[in-house]
Amino acid sequence: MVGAVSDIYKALADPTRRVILDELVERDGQTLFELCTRLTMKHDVASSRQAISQHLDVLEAAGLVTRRREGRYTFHHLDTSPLREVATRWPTTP
Amino acid sequence: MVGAVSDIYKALADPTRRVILDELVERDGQTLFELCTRLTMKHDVASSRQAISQHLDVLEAAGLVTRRREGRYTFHHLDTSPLREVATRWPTTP
DNA sequence: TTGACATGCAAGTGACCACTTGCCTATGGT
DNA sequence: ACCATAGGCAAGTGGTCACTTGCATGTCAA
Repeated sequence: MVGAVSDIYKALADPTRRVILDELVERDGQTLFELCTRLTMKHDVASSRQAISQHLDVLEAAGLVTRRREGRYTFHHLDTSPLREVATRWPTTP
Repeated sequence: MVGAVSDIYKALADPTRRVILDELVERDGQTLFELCTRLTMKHDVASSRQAISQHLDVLEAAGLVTRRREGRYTFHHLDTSPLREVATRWPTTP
């Protein structure tokens, strides 16, 4: 089930979720704990594990993040293709 | 005063505001009443005048809309340049 | 000037959102 | 088997947001 268009903008509305996308650009396929520690260390984000997990739920609903379960680890992968709608909806003269 | 980066994403989070941007792309420099009627007619948006006005406040704070007062009319103009941050922040392979 | 028109301002309300809290499931090492 | 690790599920809470309501301001035409 792919996310609706509205879910993309809703996902981008939160600053913590935008930093998560930044972090996944820098290093794709991180686990939840990896993301938590790296967000705290490098991006000064002080959010709990559950908070980050719920943010990842929103990002997954928007189609921006896919989850891959492997043993007791869940790896998170970035998919920026839904962002093309944002980039092309309104004309920006480059 | 130019809006913060976070204001751009907040402005795009609401579907009515996104339709307002669509409408201003189609016809720039509209008044509040023009926007209200055209949003109702063409985009099936049923929002009051005050609601639209407040949406325009948010868009103005994000730097996406500028206001030009002339007599008793206030014309609204679109500025898509803040959207470049959204288009370039995360890499999208075209 | 008088009244209709176009808009602005501000307090109040209901819904949604981010976050917490507490508990549960499952995997893997020793 | 035991226990620590990695993660999931769900109810509750405070704050923010969109919208309404009511009134005020300013502009133009007759």
